[in-house]
Amino acid sequence: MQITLKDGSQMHYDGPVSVAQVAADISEGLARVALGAKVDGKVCETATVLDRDCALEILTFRDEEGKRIYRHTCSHILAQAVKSVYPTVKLAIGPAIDNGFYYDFDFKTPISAENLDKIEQEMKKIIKANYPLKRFVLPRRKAIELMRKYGEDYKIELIEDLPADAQISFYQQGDFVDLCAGPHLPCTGMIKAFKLTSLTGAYWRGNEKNKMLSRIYGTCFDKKSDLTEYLTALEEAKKRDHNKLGRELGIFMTDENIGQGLPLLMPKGAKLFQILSRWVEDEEERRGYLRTKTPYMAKSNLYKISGHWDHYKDGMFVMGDEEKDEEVFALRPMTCPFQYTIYNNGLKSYRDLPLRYGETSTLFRNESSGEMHGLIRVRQFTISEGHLICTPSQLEEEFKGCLELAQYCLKCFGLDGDVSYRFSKWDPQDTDKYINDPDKWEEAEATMRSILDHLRVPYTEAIGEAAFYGPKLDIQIKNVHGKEDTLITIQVDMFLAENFDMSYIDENGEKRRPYILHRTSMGCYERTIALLIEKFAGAFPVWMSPEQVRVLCLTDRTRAVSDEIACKLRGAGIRVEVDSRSETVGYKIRAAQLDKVPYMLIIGDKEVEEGVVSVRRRGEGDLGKMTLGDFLVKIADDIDSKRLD
RNA sequence: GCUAAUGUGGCGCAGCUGGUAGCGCAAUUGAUUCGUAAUCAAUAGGUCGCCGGUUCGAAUCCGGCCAUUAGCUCCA
Repeated sequence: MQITLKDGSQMHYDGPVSVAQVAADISEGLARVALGAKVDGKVCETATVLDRDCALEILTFRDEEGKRIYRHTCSHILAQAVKSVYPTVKLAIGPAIDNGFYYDFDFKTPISAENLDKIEQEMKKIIKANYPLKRFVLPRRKAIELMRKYGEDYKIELIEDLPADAQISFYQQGDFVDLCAGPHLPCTGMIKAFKLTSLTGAYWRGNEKNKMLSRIYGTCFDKKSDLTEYLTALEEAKKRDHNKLGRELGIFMTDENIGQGLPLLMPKGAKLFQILSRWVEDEEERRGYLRTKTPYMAKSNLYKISGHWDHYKDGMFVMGDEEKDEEVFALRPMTCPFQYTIYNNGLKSYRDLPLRYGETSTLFRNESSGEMHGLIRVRQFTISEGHLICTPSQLEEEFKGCLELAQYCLKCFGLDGDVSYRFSKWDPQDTDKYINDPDKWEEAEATMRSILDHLRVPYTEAIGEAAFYGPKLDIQIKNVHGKEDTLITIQVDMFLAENFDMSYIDENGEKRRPYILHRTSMGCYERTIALLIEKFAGAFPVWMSPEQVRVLCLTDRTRAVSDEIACKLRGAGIRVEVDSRSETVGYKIRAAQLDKVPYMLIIGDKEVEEGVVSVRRRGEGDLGKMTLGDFLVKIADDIDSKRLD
């Protein structure tokens, strides 16, 4: 029998051999860190016996799959510990996830986070006992019987969903047995360092109509130092949290009398908003967009035509009561129907297309109370919205244009390396959420897929993430806590043109339905600002800094010159403030540094005498003296290059 | 909306088992006119998230609401 290793080398055995044995034959060191293996691409455990020619890759904690095996076993240890501390608990599921694992429990009486310590102590005992994990398989009927004996109702439900002839695997460690597909570590003693991180609620099977269970999150590593490092990194990340930093830096605030999800942009935040909107509006104009400015609300009729009334009414702020025969209005949750109405004003020719409408558009969505988060998820927000109306043959080129614009924005923000692409498709099972026309969906998704493949977009696919009217390319980004949100979206809409009876006249004088793309260029201002705060820890690149230069006036004698310098800089389009408080230089430098101002100009008697400015750059320190003219060249260069600090 | 937790001046925190609120930073004022990350002093600022209950007495105990956080569900 021949075993081919990852590096291409081969090993020969006369009879069956376990993965663990092969690892030991390769090296003693590898045998110690082997967590599992990939045999012909399939993940299995170290106990797996190889009995024919195969390709073998030994998995350690350095491999993503290795980590998952390790963490999955840790979740079983958690379950065993919880079961031992709370014998009446019922087990649900407990997978490994990015950065750790969780397990869902149904406690007879819900426990509080203080009890995690107690559970950790019990887990330590289980690890110390070093129980071997033994796998066994039962036919479906016997499996159900076993779980009934243990009173594990959720496990029975899981088994009942498996095919009738399925062989169902279990893992036993000590006297604890859990339904599980595996693979697992050979014994519990291999877990070197773990920590339970939080206790939260989670619906059984992710459905809000089901019972809410208690979910315990944890993480584990094969080295204590790595766990400490991970936990420290989490603490560090919290310092960049826009929700904390954004408030500290005076970018935004909230007020309970104004309401949840309604942040107030303070002068610095409003300036940042203005800088971004002016910039992206100009960029869109260069790319052939026409601006619209449409109402923030409309009669319910409009949303009935668009389909939002049927699919999105709960998410809208509605005014007036239809039952009482009142005129009903709703704040707009998106801009599409408004721009379509503009399109429909006047007959359009194929010569008019593509039409690209852009609007810096404020939207209102009545998010559930538990959803709001800083600037990332809010009830009123403004997006760089646009709709492109084109002929079928123009669709790909227009899609490409949208993608290029989005990528240009990301590059200028320095976020291009931090995003991932998601092809969001409908869920044919969920007929409530989507316009139920499978043929059209198939057409739309096939068109989109072919465009994405042509453009070589490295996407992942997600079922049930589409808009109700069409598939999307979502550009996803993770915040400082690792939570992912959509930053930018490009959507193909195959339905609303029909609803609004939109058309154009083609070359042959025939009436045709146009294709529509919905898209954002730099996304939603609030969310983008949040991500930028986290990306730069508040130290924005010079081109987007609300305050680019602070003039530090050293004494009252240099005040007039300081003001004059500020005035000249403002004349050159630089955003500048003067600090002429009666404080020491050190104090003012510290203040400017904490405010993350990129450039400081220090003006004392010497500078006035020599007719120069002393420049200090954030992150670089003292740059010495130069003329104001030289400084202007330097900062202009910094701004033009969109240099990222 | 659901589960768990939290809510004390702009921010970060003290305030034990109920006896009527303090500290640091920031702010303001005065003095200081200073050379590359904190000058000194004084002053002001709080219906202890809001409403109700228990009590002779509530920041502290109980209930409801509001807001915040983690997660679930939903979503740009």
